Amino acid sequence: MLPDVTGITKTFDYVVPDSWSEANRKMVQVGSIVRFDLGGRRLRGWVVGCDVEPAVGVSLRALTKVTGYGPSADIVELAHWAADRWVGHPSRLLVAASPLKAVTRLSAPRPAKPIPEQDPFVESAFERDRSVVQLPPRGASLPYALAAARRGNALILVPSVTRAKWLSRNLADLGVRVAAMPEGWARAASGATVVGGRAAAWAPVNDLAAVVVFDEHDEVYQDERSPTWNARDVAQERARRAGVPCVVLSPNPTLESVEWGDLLLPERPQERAGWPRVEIIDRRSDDIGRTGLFSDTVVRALRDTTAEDPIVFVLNRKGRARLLACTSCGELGLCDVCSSALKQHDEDLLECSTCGTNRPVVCGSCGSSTFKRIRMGVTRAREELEALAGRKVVEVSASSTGTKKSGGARGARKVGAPEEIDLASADVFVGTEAVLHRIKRASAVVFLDFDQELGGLRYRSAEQAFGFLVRAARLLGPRKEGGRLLVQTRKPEHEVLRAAVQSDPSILRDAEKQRRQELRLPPYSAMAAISGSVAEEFIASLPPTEGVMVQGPIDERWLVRAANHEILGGFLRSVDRPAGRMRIEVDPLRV
DNA sequence: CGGACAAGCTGA
DNA sequence: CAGCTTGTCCGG
Repeated sequence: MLPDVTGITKTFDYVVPDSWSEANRKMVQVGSIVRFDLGGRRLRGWVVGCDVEPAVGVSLRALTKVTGYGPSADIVELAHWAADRWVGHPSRLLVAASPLKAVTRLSAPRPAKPIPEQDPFVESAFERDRSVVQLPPRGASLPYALAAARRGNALILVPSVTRAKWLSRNLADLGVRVAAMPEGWARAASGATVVGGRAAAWAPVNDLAAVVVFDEHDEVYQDERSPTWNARDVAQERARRAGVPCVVLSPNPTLESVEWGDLLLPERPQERAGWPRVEIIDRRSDDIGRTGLFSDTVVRALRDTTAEDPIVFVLNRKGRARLLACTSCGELGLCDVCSSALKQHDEDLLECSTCGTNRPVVCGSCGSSTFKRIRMGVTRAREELEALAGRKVVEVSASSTGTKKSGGARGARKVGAPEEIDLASADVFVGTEAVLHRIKRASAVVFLDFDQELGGLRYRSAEQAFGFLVRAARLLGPRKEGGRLLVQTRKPEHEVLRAAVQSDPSILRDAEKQRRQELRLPPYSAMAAISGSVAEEFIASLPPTEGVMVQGPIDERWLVRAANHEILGGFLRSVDRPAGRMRIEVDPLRV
């Protein structure tokens, strides 16, 4: 028995009472969910072994109840693999693999209806073990789902609930027996093609025939809680163990996946057609003091009201972020290293709040030494846009339109997709990137200050910045729909922007690959971030090991780097965790 | 995790 | 030395 209690990592032996009915006795198998008394408490847990030789000198107690079916033995094994891979405890993973409500009966599998063969390019992805398909932003996903389901019961992962619903409905309409996770656990266990989000990577699938992961680059596939497992990686391992093809798709395949499988590229004209037109507005020569955030091109786009769909403005600064501007020439006080806003630290020093770089109070453009404070965040941008456009402009934030309150009961997490905004409420919207998640269609998307994205210090910022462009491209649709993606920047030659302009993610990937290899960053190494009150003690207790590097603390976090995950995991498990709070984040997203 | 129990500290 | 806090161990 493995108890479903954080903090108990041991397994315990119990006997199945003779008094139980034959049916209940049979339900006790590896993965089943049972109840039992341990240390004065009645707990829930999973069977992780049957007919085991009990440890000597202990008197066995009996199980109190069998709750129902749980993950199959191979999923229990997979959970142990993942617990190892992400240096955590298997119980969190078994929770993800278990049904929401007790399942005590499984119906017999039904014969599947035949599904027609798909396009040869699509089918070719399933004819190899590991495929990575680079698909344009609005590339058709249904053919891939059908090609998978054609082979039998497939496991299909999507990043959002909305897409899961859409896909389940479409597959069901075409005669595929579908189980939507998490509610469809029992249906999945009795045989169906499974569609779901992150947790569906653990869904029961009878006779798994193929695995598909849509938008494999999406960070929602990684659990924020420890262990920080990634559904794409779990799905890939699951397919490998089952010996079935695994196809992952993305407009911007990660280097992790490219190193894992065979990259299949669409024909260039087809890929180009799938992207909207991307226009770069080079702001290096603009008179920022006069025009502020809005170049002439952007103002013209704003005043062009012929389009049916709204214009969306993206600015990655909340509220009224403070900026410094030169009093004589208007040049903004931006960090030379990361382009973040500088703050006036004291009489004669400008300091970057993001990366800590500082420089004297001298304008980089005209040499003046006086700066004024200007405020330009989403709130101010909205006011200015309204004045420029002469019509209503709506500010959109991550969780509200300004009318609804966010938050809720005890530390509520963000669950599922944020609400969609009613497009009829205005035809100009402005917000942080969250706006891209909440608006379905647009005639133009304008990134007011893309250097904010490009300048990030995280090793994945380039990939994330490109991700925002992909998301914008999805609101706009393919080239023939005429949508415009406008990007204001002072780094027009950056490979993220070159890749977008040419509709060719390979440009970014090649640059990124070289950089990551040179700097030994993932996927060419493995990393973990350790934090929490006993992290220091834990780090101190780890023996110096060849090929493992410990850096920190940086913001009370230590970074552990190793050549690969085996070495990293072995190192982090080489000593016991001290009692107390500590978080081990393998594959940290923010470094 | 949560209960049991032991060791350590305090005040009368 | 009762009464309380703090720490460590263990559960089948």
